[in-house]
Amino acid sequence: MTPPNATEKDADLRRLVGYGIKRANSSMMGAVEQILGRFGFRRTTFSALSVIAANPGLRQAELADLLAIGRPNLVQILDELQRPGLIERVRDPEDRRAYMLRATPDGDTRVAQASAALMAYDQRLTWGLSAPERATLIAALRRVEENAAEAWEDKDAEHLSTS
Amino acid sequence: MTPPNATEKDADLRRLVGYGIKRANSSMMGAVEQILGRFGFRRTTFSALSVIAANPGLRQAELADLLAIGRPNLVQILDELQRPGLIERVRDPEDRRAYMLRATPDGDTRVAQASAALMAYDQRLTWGLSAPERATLIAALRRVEENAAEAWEDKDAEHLSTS
DNA sequence: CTGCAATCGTTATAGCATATAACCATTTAC
DNA sequence: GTAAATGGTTATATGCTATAACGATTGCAG
Repeated sequence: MTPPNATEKDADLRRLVGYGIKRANSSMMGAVEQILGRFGFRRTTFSALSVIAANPGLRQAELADLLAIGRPNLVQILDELQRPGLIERVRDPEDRRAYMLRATPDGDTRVAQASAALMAYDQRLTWGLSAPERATLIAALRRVEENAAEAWEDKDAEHLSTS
Repeated sequence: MTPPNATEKDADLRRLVGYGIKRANSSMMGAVEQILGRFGFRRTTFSALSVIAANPGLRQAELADLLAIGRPNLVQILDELQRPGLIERVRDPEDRRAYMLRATPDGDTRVAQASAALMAYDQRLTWGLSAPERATLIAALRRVEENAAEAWEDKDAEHLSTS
């Protein structure tokens, strides 16, 4: 593990978990786009198809919630998957407002291939961490996300207070 | 710690450390903008001023490297700090190409206040983690960032190979 | 000493992800 | 029967990041 170095020029920022997350996130963007680009994906289209492939019949509103993105922003993402025939939007006969989303066989194949490539890269990101340490990292990130969501809902709390 | 749940609809994505990082990052954006906004900062201007305040005399190219952002993108960030008098750009007499960056007293005060508020929120992000666990998380994120940088430089490696 | 490469900072531009407002069609609840 | 809620969409804006090109200045090799 790489311990923080208090003499670094950005030591004040490095004490923030949030900054570590932002830097780790930024550092992988280029590579992730490159890997996914080989399969015709962007990060958002890959994530969407990954969830759709695992959950046939999912609705757009459900998918937006799962991915934590706005429903208006999902429209073009799904257009970009539907156009090359990777997903279908099928009207729910029981609720004509909604679509049931489905990956096509080609979509299933394509996302499985991209997933394998991305997982290999993801393993590379954690060289030097044991499997339990990797699992702990994933769980800790999940905790941060949950805490952020709770904090957002508790707007009256001091750290987000506007008073 | 929140362990992964294999029956979740996005379980395939949740196995990726990268996805956990992206979600944790996204989840705090709104709150961070709101907190920093109270002090007249955005995320990028806050980070820049934080590093400048700790390192008087820093050059723009050095700052860009430290923050891992492009030098062209730094120009407007520094403009936005210089305009309200939070920093100064002073020509290096020994190299008239370069500026030496300095926080003004107002800049030092403003960034210290914002730092305190952001640290409080950052502590909230890690409720449920002990201090050693928080330190381990920061170190693990650093490792991920370093691995990503190494992988980017080793483009011939399989996981980023274009062959 | 000269010429060229490198460095520093800048301008211009483009793309992606995200946020917000408003709208229409349909369903649900009272 | 009516109004509120839901599902999806269109339109628009903002911030962050990436890239190309440029001018001024410095450093290095011959």
